[in-house]
Amino acid sequence: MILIELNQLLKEIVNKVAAENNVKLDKKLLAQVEFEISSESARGDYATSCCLKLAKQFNKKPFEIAEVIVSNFNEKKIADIKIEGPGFINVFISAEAKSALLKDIIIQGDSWGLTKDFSGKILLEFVSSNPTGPLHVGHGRGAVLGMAIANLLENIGYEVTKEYYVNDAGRQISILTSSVLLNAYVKNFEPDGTYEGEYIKELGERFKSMFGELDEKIDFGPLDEDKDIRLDTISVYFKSKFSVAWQEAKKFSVSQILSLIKEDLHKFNIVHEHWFNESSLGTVEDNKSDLSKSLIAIKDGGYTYSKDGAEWFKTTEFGDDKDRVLLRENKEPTYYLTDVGYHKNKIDRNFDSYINIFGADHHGYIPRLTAAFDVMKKEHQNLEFLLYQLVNLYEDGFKKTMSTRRGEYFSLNDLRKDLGPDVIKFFFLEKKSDHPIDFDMDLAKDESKNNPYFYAQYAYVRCCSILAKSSFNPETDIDLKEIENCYEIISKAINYPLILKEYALERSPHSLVHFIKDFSATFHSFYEQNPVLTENKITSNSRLLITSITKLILKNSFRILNVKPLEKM
RNA sequence: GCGCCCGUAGCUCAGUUGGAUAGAGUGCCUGGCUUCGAACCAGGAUGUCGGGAGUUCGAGUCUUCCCGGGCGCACCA
Repeated sequence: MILIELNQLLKEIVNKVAAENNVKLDKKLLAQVEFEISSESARGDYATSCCLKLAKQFNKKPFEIAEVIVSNFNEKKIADIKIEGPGFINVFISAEAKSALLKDIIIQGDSWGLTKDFSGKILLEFVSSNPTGPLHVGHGRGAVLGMAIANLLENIGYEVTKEYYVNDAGRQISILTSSVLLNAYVKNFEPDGTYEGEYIKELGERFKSMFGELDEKIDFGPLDEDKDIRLDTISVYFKSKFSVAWQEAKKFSVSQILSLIKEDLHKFNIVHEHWFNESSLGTVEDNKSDLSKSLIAIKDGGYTYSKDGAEWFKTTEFGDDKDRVLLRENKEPTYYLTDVGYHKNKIDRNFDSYINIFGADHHGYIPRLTAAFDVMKKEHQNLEFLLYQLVNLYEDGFKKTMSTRRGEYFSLNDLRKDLGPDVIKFFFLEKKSDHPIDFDMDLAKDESKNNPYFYAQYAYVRCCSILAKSSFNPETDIDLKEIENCYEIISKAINYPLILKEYALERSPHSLVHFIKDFSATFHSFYEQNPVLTENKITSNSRLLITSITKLILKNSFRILNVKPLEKM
């Protein structure tokens, strides 16, 4: 790639000039000696501000340093090199070099944009919604984000495993099971703190028709006024009195809701390679379980103490705002310990990096999970969190309330049925993840330029439409004048692998959405001003080359965002 | 009270390890279809980058203090 060659040359020259002037450059400064993609195409293809940065070490004016560097520059791919402003160096690549690069893009085809600069195994955990109900709109954002980030990382060489952590144990699942049993067998119960909604009623009915009546009458006895105590009493009652029904109902409910979730994800083409069950972490009594192994690891590190009968982890030593309980007074593990156990299991599976994608409301977990991870991890491993903010839906200019009545809400599936999966993905990915989304449902439905999703798709459709009539012929010559004229679109195409790498490292799929919008606009403009299919074979062929490359790049970008490109609209 | 995130054009948002005149879309004004799909294009107007102070050749970007908004602060999950 041409930028790499330029940078190498630049560094050589700077080193040489530095040696001549008896100037020593440290690594940090030398790393800043490089060209960047020019922010304004009229100024050149690539620019560097390194002379401004080097001025102090050289004790010279930036402009003077630039003059020396430029006088040493000798590269035939460069058409022009200029010093501008206080000492910026701007470089123009020759049309010949560009046309050679463009032909190379066609040869590389779908792999254009793919780089192998990085390697290593990454475990990416995302969604991990509790199997107590269907996915809501916010989970959808996490799901869409996870897929795009996985694709971006794979694109630069990482091996990514996508994982869903299933909370199939613990109190919430007990409440779910109670809720289903209550719906199935208890008439006129007062729902309070239990799970509600059509799906629970349906699960209750289906369970009853499958399992049959209970062999004894249900009698909870007197129930406490406190909601949590009451819920636990009900759970304990079912569990002990109707243990078979309890086990069956639990298994049934979790598996049914899980398949509901899987179906929702499937319709968005979101695929996790691995589903990890919390229940597989085992118990603290079993000293071979992940749960005990993690507890032992923290203890062996010397970070635990006993207080009030409970076992605590000194997470404050790792920047947490308070210490955390691992084992309760009654020797039951806390939810935190199961998370620690899960991370112990992850660590033992020997990945190089771990990325957890969480809703921003979970940001409080980061210090305590990082603490546990740092104690248990192997040397080369690291953990990273990506947070995403809420999604607010707007319809007819008004904020759409997510929950109308208790248990009933506008789910991700409802939204998909309204709009289709792809426009949702595009809108979810358009904003950076730490910014809340105001999702305009009317705009998402609009089929015009106002809707960036349609605007971008339309550019792709236009490419397909032209290429269906004729296609680029590598044997026919390229008109270099065309290459000069279509400056912007070509420079974007040539730098495509670089920007993909940057977006992957920044974990910013939103930048790719903005690239697609921008690239589409550039193509629409090109299309209006340059008829592709003309009498002149060489002109046509040059423009067909540009059209083919545009199609290729849009297709690949849509693929990374997990959005299906439309060949016809 | 403490912690995390956000604040950029009327609105929705970008802004590349600090770099050149702060950008898109939308909305508003003007023009363009006998022509590869006008679901489009060309042009015009639009800013106290929430506010103050600091760091330096240079700050929307870094530091700090305020203001405003969102979220989180369990032996719940």
